[in-house]
Amino acid sequence: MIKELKIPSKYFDVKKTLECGQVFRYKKTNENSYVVFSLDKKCELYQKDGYVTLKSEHIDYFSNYFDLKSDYEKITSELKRFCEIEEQIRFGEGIRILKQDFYEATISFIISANNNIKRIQSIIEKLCEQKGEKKDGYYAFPTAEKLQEFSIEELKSLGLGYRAEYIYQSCRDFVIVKDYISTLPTDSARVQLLKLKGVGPKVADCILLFGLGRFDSYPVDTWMLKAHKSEELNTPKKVSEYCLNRYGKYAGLVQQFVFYYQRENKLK
DNA sequence: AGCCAGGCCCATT
DNA sequence: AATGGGCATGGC
Repeated sequence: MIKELKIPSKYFDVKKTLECGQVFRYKKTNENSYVVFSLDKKCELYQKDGYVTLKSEHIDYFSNYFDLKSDYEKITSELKRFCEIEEQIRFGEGIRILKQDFYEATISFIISANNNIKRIQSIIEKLCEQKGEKKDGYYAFPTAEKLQEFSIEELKSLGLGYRAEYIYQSCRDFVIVKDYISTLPTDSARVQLLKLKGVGPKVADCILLFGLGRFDSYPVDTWMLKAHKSEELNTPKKVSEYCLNRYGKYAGLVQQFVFYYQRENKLK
């Protein structure tokens, strides 16, 4: 049964939330409409006149996915004291950090490394079409078991390039450590994620933030480095550590505001 | 056409 | 711990 939820859009801007680079499985169906897929589930979103309508057969799942219980008005107001990111916060207001599936996020962000968003989306779509369960009008994300059926050559033929071997290995290793990692504090979880092939510092931070909801992580890619770069902050590691310390428990959200502002305005 | 993309692996120091 | 070369593919 399809259920419906109506949410004020001031702190849930659908376009920003989906197009800010944190998620790859969505489609724009109309000017104000999107479809979002997560694992084997889907939902529809429609934003108009100050409200978002969320429709799905799995309304509880997507209510959690969009983190609707978190108070972004309160969080945003607390962040206002950092005046150096005032512009970024205003520009990105309405972005929510998605609570994506841990496994799907891990695979997706391994694919994302040194890649562009269009290609990332198309590769993930091919994975779904070839090994995902057929649903009504779409394909599910392949289960870990199904993903393991791909040979390295088959993965390469999807356009994965040198990442094919990372996916091949990590979709095997991940299932073993998944439950263990998810219970660990962020720092320890990060150490474990870094052991996976194709997972470096930046990808690990994306997995922690978008796949485990850990706001105490601060992914730094080429855009983020440009945004923060200075005499002292001249490496991703230094930027990340500085911002984690400064923005504390909401660092991950700050990171998304900064990233969105930087990329949307193409600030080189 | 050539640079770049939500970087990582691996050897070397 | 830190640095640097090499790297598949395709979007723009």
